[in-house]
Amino acid sequence: MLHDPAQLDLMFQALADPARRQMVDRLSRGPASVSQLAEPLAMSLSAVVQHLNVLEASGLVRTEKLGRVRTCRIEPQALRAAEHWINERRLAWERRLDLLGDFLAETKDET
Amino acid sequence: MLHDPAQLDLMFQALADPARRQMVDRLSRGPASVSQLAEPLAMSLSAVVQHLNVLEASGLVRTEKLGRVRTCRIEPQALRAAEHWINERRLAWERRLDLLGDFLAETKDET
DNA sequence: TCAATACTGAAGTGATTGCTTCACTATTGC
DNA sequence: GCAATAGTGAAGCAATCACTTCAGTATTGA
Repeated sequence: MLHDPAQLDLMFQALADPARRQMVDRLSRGPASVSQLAEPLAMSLSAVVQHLNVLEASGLVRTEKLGRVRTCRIEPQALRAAEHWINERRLAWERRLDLLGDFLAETKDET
Repeated sequence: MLHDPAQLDLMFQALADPARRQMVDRLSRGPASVSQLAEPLAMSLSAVVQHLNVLEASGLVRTEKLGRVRTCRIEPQALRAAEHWINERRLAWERRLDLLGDFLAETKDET
């Protein structure tokens, strides 16, 4: 479920917007209500709610409504999935470079 | 330079598209020409070149033209920067949870 | 009970994206 | 030299995006 390519798509798309990354950044320091999330952003509350819905659909953020206040928090598992995708590709490349290095060193020895 | 928020923006935006992620995935297994990159993708060569330009502008991919062939390769440093941004936020959240856990454990002892 | 608070939802708008096609240039193998 | 190869660039187009405003609904504190 976490490595579902469609979910990964939603996550990277969610992270692509600077306002949404700022919201994730804020939430990494602790839960927040929609208004608290909106406070540092120069846009309407409606716009913030729309961003929040994108984040929630991506799985990066979970929200819970108590009374009239919606409290938002980060879902670290989802962050980990995005992190993992990048990490795998970077490691694949670096392993390739290491193997190539070894190969070049060996063939150098043989000449 | 690598933690320049504008560059980070370009990187996450570049990773938001599935075709571009597929290209990064292909390049993680080794360098490729534009045509090789295009081969598994169901779109025109022109479209692939446009995606490639986005990837290059973001710093995730570096290209080099020799004769009529443009060879593309991954820039692991840029991947690391995106990875790092996510990792920092996730760790901040997890540290917070740990501290909260400690606090709750302590106050429980005191009652 | 009534006003303030905290959102929610729909409609509209202008900008950006992800393609397409077509015409073009530069390089290379024969 | 000339055809095939490899890529480039511009124009156009439909869909999606990131907002806006405005009108609405619960919830809550005094």
